[in-house]
Amino acid sequence: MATIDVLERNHPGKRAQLKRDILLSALSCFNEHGLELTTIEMIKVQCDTSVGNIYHHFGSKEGLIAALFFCAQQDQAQLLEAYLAAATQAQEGVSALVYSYVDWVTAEPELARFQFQARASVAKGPQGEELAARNRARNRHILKWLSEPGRKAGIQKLPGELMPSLIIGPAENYCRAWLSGRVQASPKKYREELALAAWRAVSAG
Amino acid sequence: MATIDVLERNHPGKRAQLKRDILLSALSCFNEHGLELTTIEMIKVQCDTSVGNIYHHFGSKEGLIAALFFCAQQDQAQLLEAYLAAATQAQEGVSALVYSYVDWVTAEPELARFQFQARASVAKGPQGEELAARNRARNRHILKWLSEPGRKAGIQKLPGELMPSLIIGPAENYCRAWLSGRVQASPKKYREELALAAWRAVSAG
Amino acid sequence: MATIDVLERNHPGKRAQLKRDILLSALSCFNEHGLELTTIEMIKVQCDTSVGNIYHHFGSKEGLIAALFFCAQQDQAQLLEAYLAAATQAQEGVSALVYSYVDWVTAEPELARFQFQARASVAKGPQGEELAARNRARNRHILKWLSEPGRKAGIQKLPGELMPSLIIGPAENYCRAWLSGRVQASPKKYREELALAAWRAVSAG
Amino acid sequence: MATIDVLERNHPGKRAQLKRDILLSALSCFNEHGLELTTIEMIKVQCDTSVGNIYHHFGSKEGLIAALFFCAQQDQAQLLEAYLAAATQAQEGVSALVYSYVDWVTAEPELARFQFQARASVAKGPQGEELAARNRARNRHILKWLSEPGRKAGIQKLPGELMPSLIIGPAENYCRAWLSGRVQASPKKYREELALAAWRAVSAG
DNA sequence: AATGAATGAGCCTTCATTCAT
DNA sequence: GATGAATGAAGGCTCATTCAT
Repeated sequence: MATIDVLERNHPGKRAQLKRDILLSALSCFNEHGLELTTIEMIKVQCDTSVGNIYHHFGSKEGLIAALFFCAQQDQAQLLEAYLAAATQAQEGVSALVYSYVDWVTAEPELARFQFQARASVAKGPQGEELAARNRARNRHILKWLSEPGRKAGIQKLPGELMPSLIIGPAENYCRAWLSGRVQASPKKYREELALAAWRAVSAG
Repeated sequence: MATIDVLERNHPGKRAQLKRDILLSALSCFNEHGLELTTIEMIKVQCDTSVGNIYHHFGSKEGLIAALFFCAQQDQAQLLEAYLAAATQAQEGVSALVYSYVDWVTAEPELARFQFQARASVAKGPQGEELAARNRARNRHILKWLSEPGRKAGIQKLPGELMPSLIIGPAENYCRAWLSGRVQASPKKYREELALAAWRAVSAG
Repeated sequence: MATIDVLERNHPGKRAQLKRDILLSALSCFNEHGLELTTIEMIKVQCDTSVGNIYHHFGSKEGLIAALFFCAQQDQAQLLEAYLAAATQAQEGVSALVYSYVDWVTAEPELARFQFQARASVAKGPQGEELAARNRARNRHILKWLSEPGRKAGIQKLPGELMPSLIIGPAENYCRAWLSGRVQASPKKYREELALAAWRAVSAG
Repeated sequence: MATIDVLERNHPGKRAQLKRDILLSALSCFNEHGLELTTIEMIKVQCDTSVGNIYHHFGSKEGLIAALFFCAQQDQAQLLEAYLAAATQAQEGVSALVYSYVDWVTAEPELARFQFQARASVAKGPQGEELAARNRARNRHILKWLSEPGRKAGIQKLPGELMPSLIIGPAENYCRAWLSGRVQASPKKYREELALAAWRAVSAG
């Protein structure tokens, strides 16, 4: 899994391997049983370590959730950067946002599912401010990209706080429905429709 | 609060009044502390009744959550019906969907906040199938309205499972952001932008 | 046991009976194993109730310790009052202090043993300030009694903070030694010697 | 700190230096948080060594407590010997006991505080018998000194087990109060009053 | 000798639920 | 119907101790 490998790249070796194992086990447990119903015991059994060791590495259940959450955020952000780097015109940028979102969710459905359920928990916890700061920074970054000369003209003058909802709203809504089984078809099937809808919502035309 | 008064209309009298009190207390507790961290004890204290009494009326904590959730669903559905009844053309229907959504969330922010956090819980619980059925029925109802002769033509041929996301996605995304404090301006301020974006996303034009 | 019956006198009935049972079990466990090594489980087994019930009545292990501690304080204070009420002259007052101390420790050795080991814990806990206030009040009360006209003359001019140590020090030291098995003879055997030593230490003669 | 330097005198060099560091860190942690709440981890952080190293030198937490305790005992005993060596008459001996006690507590308040809280722990542990034996030997030694010809006559015929309480009781009681903040003035301020009280308590006059 | 990751038994506490009154 | 004391299973977390390196 590309996402959690990030960890390994930064801190290779046995220790990172263990942390990776714990994170993967936690991910599967959290998605299977939910955040609250998952016990440290379950995670311990799944990755064959000790309770104490999990606490040694993550401090608390909350800390484990936060670590996994930021791991997902980072991975998702990397994909966006890659897509955005290949885009030039405004519409390509909007597509990059939608495509990277859809592609990441379909590539990492487990992480995506986890992200949806963990956001509220992390936001309320001690890392809440860090999360909020990262969100603001990401939004600023995107809005700046879209308002570069040569792109700005193609886009409606819309409030900055509204823009992300117009672009990513439909994709997110569909992805949520897909991850919870309310719809069948993969979001990937509707990549273009979702990107087009986003473009129509914000384009100056 | 118009929403929970629904209950009272159906079962007037002291008993309904008590149920209403319990539901209101539960709502405020669930939103303040989250579903899992809210204890029956907290709710009891807030509405000044007894633990046993809450169980007498709702059977279990899960039952209380479900009752509150369906209460919100019903209220939201009523507003949609009212708006849809006043619409004729396709674009008016799309606006009715967006407006009723935005207006309900801003009129009942507490219920809306609760609905977001409780959906997963109810979906996994014993009422999960009922919830799924209601969702399917609602979507069918909306799609049918939009595909009546004289409306169908104005709308792109799009998969039924994708349509709701295109229409409500941006509004929902913005409302979530508003309820969790990530944006400042009330969704009501952007009603028209959100409705227009929805219309552009699905209109045949 | 006279001490804990105080509770029963104030709140008669089943509930008080239960609290009494829990306190008695706790006392025996704390003395047998020490404060930290005693588990709520042990206490539960000994008084045949449930873990939850102990928490229902005392809130926490710390709360149980504090309740027991103040129970002992109160009982000890009552005996002192009774003895002091029967004294007239200064020397009789000093004897009342020493005798009531010795008699209480020998009548309630378990409570006394507990008191010695729990004082530090209570002093550091949330009830610490209350304990300090009670101690100050008690000392003030005793010093006032001893400085009434007709008594003051028989006693050396000594700092108020030193007086209690001179009077009760030897008795306390011997009682500690007795409770921990370092000496064999009951403090009661040396009542008079201890009272006389106290009197010599403070008397003007 | 004179006390712990004893160790260094016996085993000079790096190793002793490390043991000394660990003991000092342990002392400060035990006094700040209490015996049970102090973790090996805390001590490790304070003296900047490793968990394993502490175990290498002291075997167990209990062993560390005992080592520190006996360290304090030994230091206190040395001061007593020095004071006693300078005394000739009975009253001088009693004063030596009180002065050496008061002077040691005020010179090493941290060690004294620790001694009070650790005594019960050591007495119950594997070194309990050794502690009891040392206590008995010390008492025998003191009583023997006081009953040498030329001294015996000045002192009341009192039970051997009562004597130490009469002499040291007031001083100990005041020192405890001082160490726990219940009184303000240093015990040193009342050295003479305490010594005089002790002498009056036991003198034949 | 020194290190610190790993272990796992065990504890305090919580809280949904029951039921006698 | 209403009450709230009582239950007890279960979970998060701690921490003394070990041991491979």
